[in-house]
Amino acid sequence: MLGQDGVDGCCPGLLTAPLDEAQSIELAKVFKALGDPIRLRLLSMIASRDGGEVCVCDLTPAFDLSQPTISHHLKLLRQAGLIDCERRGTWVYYWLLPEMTDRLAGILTRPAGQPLPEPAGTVENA
Amino acid sequence: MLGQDGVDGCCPGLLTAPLDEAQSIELAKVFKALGDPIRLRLLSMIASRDGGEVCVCDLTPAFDLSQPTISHHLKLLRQAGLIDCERRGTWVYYWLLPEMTDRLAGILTRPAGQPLPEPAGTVENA
DNA sequence: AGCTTGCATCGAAAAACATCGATGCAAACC
DNA sequence: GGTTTGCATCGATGTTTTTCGATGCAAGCT
Repeated sequence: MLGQDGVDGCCPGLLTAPLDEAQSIELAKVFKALGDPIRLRLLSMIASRDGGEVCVCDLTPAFDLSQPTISHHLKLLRQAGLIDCERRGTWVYYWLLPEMTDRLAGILTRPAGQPLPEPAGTVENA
Repeated sequence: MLGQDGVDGCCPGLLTAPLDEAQSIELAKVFKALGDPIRLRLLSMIASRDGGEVCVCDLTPAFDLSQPTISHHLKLLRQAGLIDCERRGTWVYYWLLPEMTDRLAGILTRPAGQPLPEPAGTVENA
């Protein structure tokens, strides 16, 4: 799933060349996982935690949603490669996989000196 | 919509502090717009274009979808603040709004020397 | 062994989304 | 004026997503 070498050469970038179909499908899965307020809050709670880990028992009561729903959202984040988890005794702990967020940040970053074309008003032939 | 000052101080980052509800709702709209393969390809075609603009007439035939469907996806990208457009004579041109992608890249970027906790195996009390 | 707690999984119902053909509207052209 | 072309908007339809209560399963406790 969007492996280290899934995109040839690593990260040509969303903004520099047209994405092919396969790349767009893989990338869309990750962005779709981020496209929900609950999952964004879950991710930020997990990522910003000192120690790098959060127990599900600390996440669930922070929302006005049922426990199965939170579990479902965590599953989607994990399937997107954004987080991972481990059972430790009775509890389950989640942590961020920074490789994925780093990759997304790179994909969204323009390669520095981009021409920055005039936004509009440059009418060529009208 | 996720205005320059919508997030206090500009970009505390998804990864450094828990997102509040309002922030997560605004951010999720943008990521949701990116969470579709067609829209990702549209955005990359628009963003990577020399001259910074693309005519819809160049976008539509690149997909196996009807013209209204492409128009719909372009509308969602525009509502997310990722692109803008202008009619010029008979044709409509779209271009990237790099402010939004820059913002997303910033939100997904870790503030350099993050501790990088031990991923797992550190069992405190088991 | 039984009981309890923490979390995942399983349907099911409601809401949101993607897609299409039909239509509308603006601009150029005859 | 009428016609054509390019694109947006309007319903309608099928699919996906979100959410829940019910259930299952693993681990600790008595």
